[in-house]
Amino acid sequence: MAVNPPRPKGPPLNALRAFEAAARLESFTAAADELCVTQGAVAQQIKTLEAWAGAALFERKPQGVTLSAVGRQVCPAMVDAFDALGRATVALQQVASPHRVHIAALPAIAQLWVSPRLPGLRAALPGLEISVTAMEHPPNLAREPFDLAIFFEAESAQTLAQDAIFPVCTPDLARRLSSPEDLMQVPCLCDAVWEQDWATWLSEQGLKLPLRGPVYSLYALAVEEALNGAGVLMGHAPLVRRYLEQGRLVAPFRHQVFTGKALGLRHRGGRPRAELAALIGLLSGESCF
Amino acid sequence: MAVNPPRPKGPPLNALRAFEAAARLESFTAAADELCVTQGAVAQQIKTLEAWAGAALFERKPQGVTLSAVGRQVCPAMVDAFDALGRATVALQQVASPHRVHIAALPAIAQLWVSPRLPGLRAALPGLEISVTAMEHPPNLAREPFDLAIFFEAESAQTLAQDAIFPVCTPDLARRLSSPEDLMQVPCLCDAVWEQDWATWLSEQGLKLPLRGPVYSLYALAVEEALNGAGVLMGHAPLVRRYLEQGRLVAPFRHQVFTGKALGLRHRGGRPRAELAALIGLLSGESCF
DNA sequence: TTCTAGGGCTAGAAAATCTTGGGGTAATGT
DNA sequence: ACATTACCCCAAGATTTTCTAGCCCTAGAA
Repeated sequence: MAVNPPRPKGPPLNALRAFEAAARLESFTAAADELCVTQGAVAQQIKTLEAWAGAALFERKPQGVTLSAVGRQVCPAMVDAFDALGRATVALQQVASPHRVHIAALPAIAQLWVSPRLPGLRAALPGLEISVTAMEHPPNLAREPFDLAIFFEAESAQTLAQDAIFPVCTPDLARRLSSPEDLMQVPCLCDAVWEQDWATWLSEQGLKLPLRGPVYSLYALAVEEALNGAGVLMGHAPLVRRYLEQGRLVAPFRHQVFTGKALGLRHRGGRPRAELAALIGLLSGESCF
Repeated sequence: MAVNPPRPKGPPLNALRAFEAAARLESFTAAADELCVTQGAVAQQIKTLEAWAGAALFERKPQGVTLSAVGRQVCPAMVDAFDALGRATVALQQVASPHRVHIAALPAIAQLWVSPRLPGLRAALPGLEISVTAMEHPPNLAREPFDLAIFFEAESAQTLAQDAIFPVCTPDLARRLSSPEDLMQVPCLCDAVWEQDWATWLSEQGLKLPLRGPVYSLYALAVEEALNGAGVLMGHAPLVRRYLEQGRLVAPFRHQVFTGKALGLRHRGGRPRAELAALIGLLSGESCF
């Protein structure tokens, strides 16, 4: 007796992962987004899994997908399993590289808030390797390999600074602005994602003006242009504070609008290891900046 | 702002699986065996993972591998995660194909014990699809997609029959055998895996004879040959019982040796679903056979 | 109506994964 | 001492899996 491999294999792991994401989000497109692949890829993986299981896991409808009865039943177990896998992976990374910290932040925050602090942090915590990744949406720290997340959030574990918006520009340009209506005479810079900021700020004072100006895909670019005197930028307090202090930018109008969000810092639950705790301390206590 | 994919990805899932197996078994070869791939494949996967993590997970020594400190720390979490994944997968299969039962058994058992019962089972449980897979080692039911495992085991959840060994042959051939010494005059068939059976049986009566005869890689083949009168086979009671009852084989000697093992049936913990329970009932209660 | 969002499908491209074949080292057996 | 055996490493090439790119389709929204 010695028979070998025709052991029925389990389903491909990647198909399970695709299913987990799609089931949790109830959407192939969203899952594809999360997994950083195309929708087609997810659809195929799930088809593979359905073939393996011999039953449909989703009901396809023109406006999206719904979990089938079968899919709904196994979804929780899959989510749990991938949670566990995520925890294990995170643990692996922490144990393997204890002196490495990976920060996730909104691109604007990464460039305008985190970046200027890095030299100080490195000096204060030698031997700690700090990586920064910019991304639009906060990562799931329990699953993804980031130690710290800094985003604008309505509520967050740890608040670094309240967000408030108000126009800013170079002192030169400011002289030409005495009332909000004057904004129509100058370019009003804005960020592609934060285009509403202008409308928000204006409507807070009962105004509605047709402003115009270039749009940037990176807020930091817009800030750069504002520093160049290219126009008036809608500033986010925590991100332009340093330029205001330096006097390179000024706020031509007193009115500022609180967005209800705050620059928030989140880290994984549990007591952070020593170096990470120190880093968090430095970031939140502004003491040294 | 709109930055995309350079999101640091997690490690490849397959690498994690390879690590889990290798860490649990503390051997690349054993892991490769479990995963049905070559040792080299496992080594590569683990190297990939080590590169991702930035630390060695195993210490390579000429006689094998040992978990490194890092590896040892994350091993339990990985095992847990893959346990969870296994549970989820099993659940998926059960929910998706509730009327399908998959039996794992030793090849000899599959052919000589399970197979003859299948027609009866199918008749008793119409609508239930029964698959059988032969394998050398009992599967981990918590992880692999089998519902029932039937093997010879020292202790098992449910005992179907005690194992005992004794020579068997055709009635014709039996006439030429009056004492064990006569075995030297005839071919003594045996199975490649159970080669010791002869020695075991002989030594139980204080004998040690130089027997010879062909070796088969499948016990069922050896049985077939015994039925053809090609020689004397060391019979395992549960596997040859039906031929003894039919009179096609006889036991030329009275002496039989209990191996201490038993034909054991195992299923997943928890209450089996109705059809599976019925199947177990039919298999264990010999009533209908 | 036209647009947009969400999906399906397929072929070809890209990437991950596996096998093969050739080397080592230590423990074991002869 | 000298094979043998059991493990593991590495590199090259073959395979399989997975992904992307187009193109098509449907139902709601503009």
